[in-house]
Amino acid sequence: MTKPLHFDQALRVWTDTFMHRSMNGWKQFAKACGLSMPQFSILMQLHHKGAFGMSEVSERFEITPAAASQLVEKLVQSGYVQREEDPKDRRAKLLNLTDAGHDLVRRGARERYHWVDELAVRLNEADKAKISAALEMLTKAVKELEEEKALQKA
Amino acid sequence: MTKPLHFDQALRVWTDTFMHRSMNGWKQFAKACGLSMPQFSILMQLHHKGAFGMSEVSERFEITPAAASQLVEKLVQSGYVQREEDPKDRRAKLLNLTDAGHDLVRRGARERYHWVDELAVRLNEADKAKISAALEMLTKAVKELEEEKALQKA
DNA sequence: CTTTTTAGTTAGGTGAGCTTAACTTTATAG
DNA sequence: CTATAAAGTTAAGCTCACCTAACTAAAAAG
Repeated sequence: MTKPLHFDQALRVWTDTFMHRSMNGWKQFAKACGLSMPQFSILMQLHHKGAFGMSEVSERFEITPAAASQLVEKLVQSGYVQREEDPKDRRAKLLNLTDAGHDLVRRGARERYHWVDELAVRLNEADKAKISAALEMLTKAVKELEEEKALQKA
Repeated sequence: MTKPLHFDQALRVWTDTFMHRSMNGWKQFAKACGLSMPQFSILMQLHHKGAFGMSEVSERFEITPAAASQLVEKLVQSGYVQREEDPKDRRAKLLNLTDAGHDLVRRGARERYHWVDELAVRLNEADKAKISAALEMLTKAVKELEEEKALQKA
């Protein structure tokens, strides 16, 4: 057993080990569905964080409104996203996943995380419990961090 | 306290929470250095896994040898990668990071993982220790999995 | 020694994402 | 009511990753 790494180093090593693998899985799935990564990312955000408008797209992905508009247009054409007027502000649009969109993201998650299953069989129950707890702590901390930053902006 | 999630679900949630953030950090840094993501990814792989050849590039990134050659060419031009003949097989090329290349990746890691530090201050020492241990287990498991697959191929 | 396979490069062309600039439409300020 | 700001779209053009196809050179097979 090696000397335990410091927290930040452990997180970095894990990230580097895991990212390439994870990204590749996504890309393959998206491509198989005829979508690019940026397009699929939008679907994911809509799935996980709910409806939002065009301006949100350009902010979150750090692209111009023009680019956002074009990306979303393709998703609408493909039938994965519904784009309707915001009743509160008729300039704005509200983006929503269609049923097909939700299905796609869910299906992607199932297929893409096949390697998670492969990983799971190599670990015993006790370790898995520890890891689950650790990841939940991390996830919670990230969410708090994001909420705090959102507040600071406003 | 919510009921603990199952291992695979915890891993998925963590991934989704974290990936967007992580990728954006990389992209920004790479762009600031005048590099694209695929280019920077190659630098990372060279930094973490050591020297390899052209064929490895096209395999790992699932692109044609032609595309690999073009990507690497740009990195050579930029002075981040050294491409020399393999003495064992004069057809093959050996790719190595130059000092500038190593520096770049290290600098990227420092800047990009700024959010890790922000995360660290929100957790107490005991939790961080648990998380570190958990991530190390995960990292080890992934590495074993990869090695096994590499063997199966051969 | 000839043939075939392997490693890599070069050239030409395609497609996607992105940007700037000009525009429409709706909301807000003075 | 007019002027300005904001949300989004459209058009034109750029860049870059990627592919196919044709090529060179070295190794391996026969």
